[in-house]
Amino acid sequence: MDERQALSAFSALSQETRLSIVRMLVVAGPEGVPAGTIAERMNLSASNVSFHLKELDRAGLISQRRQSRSIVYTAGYDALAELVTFLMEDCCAGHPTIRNSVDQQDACCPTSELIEQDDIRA
Amino acid sequence: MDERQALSAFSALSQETRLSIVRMLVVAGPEGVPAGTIAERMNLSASNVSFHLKELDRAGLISQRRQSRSIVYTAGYDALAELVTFLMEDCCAGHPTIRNSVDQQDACCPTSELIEQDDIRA
DNA sequence: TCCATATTTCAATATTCCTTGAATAATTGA
DNA sequence: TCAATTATTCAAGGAATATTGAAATATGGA
Repeated sequence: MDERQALSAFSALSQETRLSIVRMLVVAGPEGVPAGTIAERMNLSASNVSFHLKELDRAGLISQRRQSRSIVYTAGYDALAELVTFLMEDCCAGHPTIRNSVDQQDACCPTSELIEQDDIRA
Repeated sequence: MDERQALSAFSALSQETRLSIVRMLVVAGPEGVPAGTIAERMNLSASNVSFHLKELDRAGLISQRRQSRSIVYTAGYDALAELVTFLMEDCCAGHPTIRNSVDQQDACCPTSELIEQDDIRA
């Protein structure tokens, strides 16, 4: 994932409705959720949801399939994972040891890639 | 990090100039970069860069300190790491095994948290 | 103190994005 | 084929964001 794609993904996720939709789809799993159900659950108009779904699709964060009359949307786990990777790379760029001071969750950089003492001169 | 904070972070990162600034600061490390230097390197007006820096600061993605006449900005590694964690949680929510099919980089979910066979019915 | 430097703030404009409701398209069952 | 269901597209208006240049603020040195 390059900066351009990441920008597109961040833009898509930077809107309340869209972030909620993505989270709903992630929780729903590969089964997905039809557009109408999304609108219903979120109390939004069909056209508004459609607008945001298109935006998410453009960013490659979701995919869709027709199932009878409904169009069922699913989270794009691949794209989300790539975004995580992009962020991690950024987070670690040139300064792998920084991660250690970050938090207790090993959120940034796999431990195996850490360098013992990366002397950073301030 | 809750959805609200994540939204704020995504918004901040969803703008070309700001994403570039963050990446520049990450690469620069804890030493940071003065506002003027950022503007210079990116060929942008001082006021424009200032506007975007304020936005990034509001989202908690950078921090600043005065150093003589300059104001030096640094990447907020903590916040970036938290955003990674937020994304990972989303990515894995309720469907830990999905990660395996994602990519070769173990981007999503620590391996230790994987469940052997999480039967997902489509 | 006065001037130069470094940056921010402000106001105005331009641009982009979101929401709404009406119209259009696709699918299924009677 | 007709009507009902499900969704998308379109155009218009409103809201939020970005850019610009000028003015204001803070710092440090002569």
